[in-house]
Amino acid sequence: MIAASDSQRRLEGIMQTLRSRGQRVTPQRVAIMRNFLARLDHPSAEAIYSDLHAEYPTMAISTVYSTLRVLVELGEAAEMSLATSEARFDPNTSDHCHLVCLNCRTIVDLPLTECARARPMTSTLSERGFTPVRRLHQVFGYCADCGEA
Amino acid sequence: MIAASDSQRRLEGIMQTLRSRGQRVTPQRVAIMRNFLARLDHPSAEAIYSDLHAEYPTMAISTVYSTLRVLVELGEAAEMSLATSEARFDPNTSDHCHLVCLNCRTIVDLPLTECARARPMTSTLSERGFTPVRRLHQVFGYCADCGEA
DNA sequence: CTCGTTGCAAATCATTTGCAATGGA
DNA sequence: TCCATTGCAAATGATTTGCAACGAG
Repeated sequence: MIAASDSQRRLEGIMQTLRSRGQRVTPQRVAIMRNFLARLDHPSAEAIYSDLHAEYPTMAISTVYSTLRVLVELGEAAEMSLATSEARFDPNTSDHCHLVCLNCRTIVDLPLTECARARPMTSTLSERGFTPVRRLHQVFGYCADCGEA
Repeated sequence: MIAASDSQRRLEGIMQTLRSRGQRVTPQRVAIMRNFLARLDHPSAEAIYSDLHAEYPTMAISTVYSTLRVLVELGEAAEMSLATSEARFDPNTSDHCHLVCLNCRTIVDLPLTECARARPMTSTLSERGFTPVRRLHQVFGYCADCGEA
């Protein structure tokens, strides 16, 4: 169980980090971060935007996007999206995982044995009544050619 | 090593499946499928489109998209994209994996131990000179509420 | 007072769609 | 012939950007 005070404490830490970086802590940012950190789901920018619309009728969705980007940069949010803006298609339909370069967008296949061992999971999934269709395991990072930046 | 004849054989199988379903095997589809199946990378629709532009100057990119969708439906291509069209953000930055419902788009967290055990992988990655930044492990399927359709 | 941030609208960009013309089966 | 598919252009939808006004430090 996650106490509300936890996300409150986390929020305060983030605010402090922002100030120490010369970035500003505005009422909009606080509202967005508070809403986001208290959530147990995986919201879209739009979801947060609608949540806050009653309280902040003039808030722009671009502000939500930019605040979320700040959180991702600080490591306080994980973005669930492709590293690439466009869909990529894989002719190899066997179970394997991908190394995705954040710089040049090259995608390299890795046999599952070299990447992670999948548990049967069937028990966990059926317990939850979840019917799996396909998996996607991606490791984002920088390839040999692109180094670290 | 993958021989060209392999993807040729695969192509012929797909063409046969299409015909048996009353779907048509057009020159555009053959060209797109041949190009796609022979690839060792993970192309975008645009990449295939530019490849074929010289040979088929009037081919529309919407045709590439629709043919790729056919291949995905046949299980001959894996689409690397979010199940959701919009980005989702996760306030939980610890290592875990996601059950993503293809119908209602609900995303559920699963502790790594229940989903797959990650190998250290450090060796494999360093061998390849890959610097990992973050991982994403998603299982797409249908949640208990949405059943199988 | 400064300069990072906001709100708004317009711009982008990938992907989809509507529809008449085309051409596989 | 018939109807699935194509090409084209317009529509859509998520996200980004330009910029003047604003306001946190």
